Amino acid sequence: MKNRPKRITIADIAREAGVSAMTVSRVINHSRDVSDKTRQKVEGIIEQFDFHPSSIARRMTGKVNKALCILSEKDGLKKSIHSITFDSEMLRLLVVEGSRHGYRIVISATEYANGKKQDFEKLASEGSVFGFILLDLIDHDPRLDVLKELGVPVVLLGRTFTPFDNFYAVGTNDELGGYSATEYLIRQGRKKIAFLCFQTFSKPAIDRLNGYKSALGKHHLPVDDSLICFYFRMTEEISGYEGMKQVLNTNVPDAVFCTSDLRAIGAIRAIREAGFKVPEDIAVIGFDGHPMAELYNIPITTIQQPFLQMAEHTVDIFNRLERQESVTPKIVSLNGELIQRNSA
Amino acid sequence: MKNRPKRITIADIAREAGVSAMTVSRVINHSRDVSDKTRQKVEGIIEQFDFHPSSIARRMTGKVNKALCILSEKDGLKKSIHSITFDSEMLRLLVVEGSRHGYRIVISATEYANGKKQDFEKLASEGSVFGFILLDLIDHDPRLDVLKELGVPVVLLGRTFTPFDNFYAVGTNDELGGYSATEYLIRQGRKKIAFLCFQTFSKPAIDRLNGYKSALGKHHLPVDDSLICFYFRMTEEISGYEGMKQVLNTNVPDAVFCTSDLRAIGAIRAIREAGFKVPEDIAVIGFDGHPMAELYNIPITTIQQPFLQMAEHTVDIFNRLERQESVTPKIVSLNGELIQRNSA
DNA sequence: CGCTTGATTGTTAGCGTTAACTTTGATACC
DNA sequence: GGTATCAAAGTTAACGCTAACAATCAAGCG
Repeated sequence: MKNRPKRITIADIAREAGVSAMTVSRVINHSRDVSDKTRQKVEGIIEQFDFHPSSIARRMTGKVNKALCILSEKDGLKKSIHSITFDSEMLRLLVVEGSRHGYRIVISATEYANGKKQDFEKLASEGSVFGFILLDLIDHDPRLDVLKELGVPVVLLGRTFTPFDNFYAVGTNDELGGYSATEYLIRQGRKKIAFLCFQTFSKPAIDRLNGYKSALGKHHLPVDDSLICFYFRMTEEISGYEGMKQVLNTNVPDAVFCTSDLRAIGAIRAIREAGFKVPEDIAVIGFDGHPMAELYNIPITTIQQPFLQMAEHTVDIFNRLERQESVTPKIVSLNGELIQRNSA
Repeated sequence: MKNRPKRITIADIAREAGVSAMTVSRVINHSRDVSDKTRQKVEGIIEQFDFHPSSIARRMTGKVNKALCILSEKDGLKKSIHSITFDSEMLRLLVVEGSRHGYRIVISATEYANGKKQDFEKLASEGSVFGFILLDLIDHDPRLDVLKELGVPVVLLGRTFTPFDNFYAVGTNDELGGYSATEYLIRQGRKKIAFLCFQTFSKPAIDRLNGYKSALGKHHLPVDDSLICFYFRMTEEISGYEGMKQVLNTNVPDAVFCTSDLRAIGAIRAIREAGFKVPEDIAVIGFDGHPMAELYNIPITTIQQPFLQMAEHTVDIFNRLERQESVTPKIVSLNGELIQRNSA
């Protein structure tokens, strides 16, 4: 591009300060083996020259890179609009929180299809990133075994279980969320509450369903399987729409708990098409608390996931690991908050 | 974390193939100075050992990193929901397109507030990234001068001008888009078409306004300033809502052209609150073509920006630069497409 | 046949930093 | 005074790769 001015190196600083490069390195790394006088002088020169050590060179010597990789599944990105809700909000907060602690965020797309080594494996084995964050875990996710083998720290974001030793989890308390949402509807006097969900075997789905069931139980309402609807391999808004249509055909409820805001949007459309009013005839509650839920034509009542706290905890886990501190608990389960808007 | 198995290096491959490390390096870099026989042997060993050269080590010797940095403004991320529409869609496509060409995507948040050196400056001067992509350019953006000084290639995405030599631009033909949107409304017989916009001095805004005006002119309709509404420093949905309310108070139009889908959502809400029907009383057309626009309660008619093509062009620019090929034109202006849905 | 030529391969050094070891010098203790 | 002790600094080599130069070898030529 252009003749960039020669980079200022540790050697320049050393020369200027009249010490050896090693001493400068010690100052940079906050080693104790430097006298206060020397430290101050070196720090002064560093300041003066606006010197920043090359993270690449220090990586060469075995130091980890202050970078975290968010794995996104390439096809997933293509197919699901979910990335526009939960993921984009988390991503933005991770960037902000990460940068606050000096972490860069790298995004790597994985392709399951081909058998080639994935880029994230290179990132890990090169030491280009310190850890990984998974936002879009799927059933039997093939990435998990690879990440386990690599031995790098991994945070499953939005989950509350850890399959392996080097895994951590930060998520919303889904059972409590399911419980709160359902109880909220019950308190409104709703008796026939439908449950619209995604994959059967996803942990969040099961937990939310359990919360739903236990709320019904607590209030002596029957669990009616014809009101529980699972949809697979569909985008969320479609699953909400189709699921709701199916429920309306068999057994018209007076409320619906949708396990995501997008699903709620789909459900609302189906409800209106069938000639019912929201929330008068059928109340709808979502889950996620994405900014978009507020913008929808009927602003959606929802369980707000604590995105910011989740981002903070995630970054904090890596911070502790880097400092070799113990990380407990390995699973962080945060409480969501019910946001009352107009759909229920 | 764990005793990772010693990394396979170029030296291992060299030993195995019975050649020097340099020869392996030549093979990796597709140098011509290797006999076919040697090349094949070395490539075989590389394949067999699943060897991947360390991008960090090669960076040390002056090669650029195959990485692109998307700059996001930290406060911008906080304040604007825009990042959830245009940006998230672009981001996802950039990750996919980039990875297709071997580029990693790094996200760096900038903070204008503090005077400290920004992380992206380090990224550039270390050579950790090859180029930058700006999605969220603002008026008098302070990052531009820094990036100019650094001399790294920059693509302004969503714009169609280049302030400096090392800058490139990829965007939608905003004037044509504005024209098409407006003409579409005129063809429906609409006579009083309002224009809802963001910052006055943003190039896309001005271009879309010009397109709007020239469509009116072409069809012999007057340009009525009371129908043109600019809003500053507001989130888009609010600017759409407030702007529309203001217009409705002074001069009720029979159609509105909003310069983003989010603004259209805000406008629709204001229109309904005022007791009008969309699209019967007032037609609304947006701009962006974000997936969300389709989901909205009244699916929004919009000008679809060619996101995928934009991502492809962006990555292609860096690819050419890396190969020292000439990049012409420096400004790529792509045509948007009118997507007819229910709001107009 | 000795020498030039050019294709191919090897050698050396260096990118910027740090780990591990060594040196220096001052203090303390017998 | 001599020496153990320790803090504070310096030296060396290495991380994995490549640029620049050096070496090798076969073919071609007068």
